[in-house]
Amino acid sequence: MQDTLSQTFSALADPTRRAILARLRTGEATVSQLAEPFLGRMTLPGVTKHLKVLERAGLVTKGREAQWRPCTLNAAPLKDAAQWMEEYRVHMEASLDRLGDYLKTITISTDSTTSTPDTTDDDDRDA
Amino acid sequence: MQDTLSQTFSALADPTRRAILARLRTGEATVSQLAEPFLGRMTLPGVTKHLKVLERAGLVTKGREAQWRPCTLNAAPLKDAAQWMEEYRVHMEASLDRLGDYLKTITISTDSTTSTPDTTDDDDRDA
DNA sequence: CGGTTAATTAGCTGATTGGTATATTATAGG
DNA sequence: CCTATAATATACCAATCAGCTAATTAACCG
Repeated sequence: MQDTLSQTFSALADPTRRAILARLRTGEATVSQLAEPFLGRMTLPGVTKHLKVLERAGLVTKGREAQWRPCTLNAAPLKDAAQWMEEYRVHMEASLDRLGDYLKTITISTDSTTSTPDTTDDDDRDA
Repeated sequence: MQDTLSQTFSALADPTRRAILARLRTGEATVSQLAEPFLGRMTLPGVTKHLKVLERAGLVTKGREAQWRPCTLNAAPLKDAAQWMEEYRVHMEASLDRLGDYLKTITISTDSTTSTPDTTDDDDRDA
């Protein structure tokens, strides 16, 4: 069994699963309802499997109502993932700056030291 | 070949790879330097493989300096991932609010540090 | 009861992943 | 040239993943 963060990222690493989550953002839905947009590409058991991955990751909760299983979104695990990413926010912007610098000037050579302090957005991490 | 976002999330879904990225946040490093903390658990080719995953995801760029391959972090792909998550921010907080409600029902005292949740009333979120 | 609908389980496949050991390439330098 | 170092390539293995079909469970309803 992997760590929680890996499980979360792993669950997100599939377009079908992300689409399911997006659908659940608009509200509860049964398995069949969730599967409907994919039934041209994939069978119902396939969707069930994806749902199980999401369930194991804690991103989806399956209820029980007669023969239906109303699924609801639980975004709590995303909080940890977002927090992990937050640490890289400054680097995201730095990467874009570096690309911009490359496109603008190729004159300056070998500045191996960290050389982009000016565009660092003062964005703190919220706990 | 998967879409970019899946590739990014997939690359992040491994603690070794995340540790490599964390190490690269502190600056450039060669493959051996990156591998050093893991050599008790895994061999050098193993680390090379992880690096290749990160490289394919565009998160790491390998340079060339004599027989060394200085690796640098490129957080740009994280931007898309963060943007995707941003859509769920309100849902994350909704989840936490639900948790907050739970905490409010059991912590009335002002000194919050000593009031641990009652273990008999365990928070079994789902089975 | 029997039939229908909702969903899961089981069993099978092929592809991918994560790891290994070993061999190979490439470069530095005595 | 020879050797040591850095890193990758190759080949192999076990485990997991994503998908299918077919069978099964579970609940409702006529």
